[in-house]
Amino acid sequence: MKQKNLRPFGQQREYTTFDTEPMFSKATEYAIRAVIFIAQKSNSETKVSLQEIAAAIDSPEFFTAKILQKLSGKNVLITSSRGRTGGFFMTDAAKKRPVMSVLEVMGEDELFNKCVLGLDKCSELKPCPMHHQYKTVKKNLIALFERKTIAQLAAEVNAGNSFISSES
Amino acid sequence: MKQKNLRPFGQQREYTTFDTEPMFSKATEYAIRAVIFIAQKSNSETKVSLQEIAAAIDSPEFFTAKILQKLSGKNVLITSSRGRTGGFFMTDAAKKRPVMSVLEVMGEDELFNKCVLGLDKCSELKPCPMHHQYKTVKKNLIALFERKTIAQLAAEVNAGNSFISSES
DNA sequence: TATTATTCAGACAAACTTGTCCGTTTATAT
DNA sequence: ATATAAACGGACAAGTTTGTCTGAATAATA
Repeated sequence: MKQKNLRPFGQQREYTTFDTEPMFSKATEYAIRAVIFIAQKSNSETKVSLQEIAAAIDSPEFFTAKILQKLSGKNVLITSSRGRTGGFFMTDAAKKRPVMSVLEVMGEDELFNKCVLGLDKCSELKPCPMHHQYKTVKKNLIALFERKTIAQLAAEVNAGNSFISSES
Repeated sequence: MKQKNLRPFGQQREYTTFDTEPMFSKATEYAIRAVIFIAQKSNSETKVSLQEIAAAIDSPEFFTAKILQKLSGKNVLITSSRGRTGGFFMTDAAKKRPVMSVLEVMGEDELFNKCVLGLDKCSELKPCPMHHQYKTVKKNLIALFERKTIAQLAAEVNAGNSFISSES
């Protein structure tokens, strides 16, 4: 039962809007939320389906499918199986991986290497004027995503202390 | 002397690339660099032209023009004057404003209010599993951009301690 | 064996960002 | 006055991200 265009695209905005960006791309946001849900609900025997995942994290189903394909790429984060009782699951080892490993698969860990002013040549020797101060904040960000494991986040959600859906 | 397509567009990439995002949009990166340069080189009597700015910060000229229009919108950050000896300049008061004011004009200050996992309803009462830890990092980011003034960054560049161009 | 339920793979479409161009307006300089 | 040199404003083009759809492959079940 595939959903049929339930969410029409919004109105186009003016040219000069330059709208705000979140920290990560939508794809990465969905990826993290999906991985948390899969960690929560699956193990080597119990799988979860694309539809369950998309419903649980309130994400567009087909787009989420693409992301899950990417995440299951090297079978290091999530594992997929096809066919009638197919679905996605995570091993205990995978659940213990840091959130950073999701960012890496999504190719978004480079965020932490880039110059905040967009200079290709920005470095310790030839820094942009924000470089040194920004470095500290960047280290905190990296530490945060390196330290937190997927299992830890899943446990919080399991305990009812936090949430991974936009739904009320 | 308008530059003619010196920088052809790159090759198209595969669909599933999900490329990495920097902290800010290109527009905002150029905006910050432009404002630093204008602070450096201008005052109420001495103006700088679009061409000088784009050359100095190594940014696409016409795109930069759009950004400067936006920045001069309320005449609170940069001021523009038309005609033969026209150009852009900043007052001393404007130079003392924090970098955050540039982000505000570019509409990118919302970055600091958004949930890192993209949840609309994420809040203290109903947090996402990264919420509390991420809050601390966010505060550091906000503090950084609130504390640093445009004049401070311009002074660093003036002193030759840092740079705002990608050119070697 | 046929049906069913799942992921997979690719094409496509919509929206947004980035970048380019051109004609107009404005003010100075000749 | 006229030419010149600058910003302004709108249209347009290229590229990326987000989202949708359809058919194929796969594996279990009836």
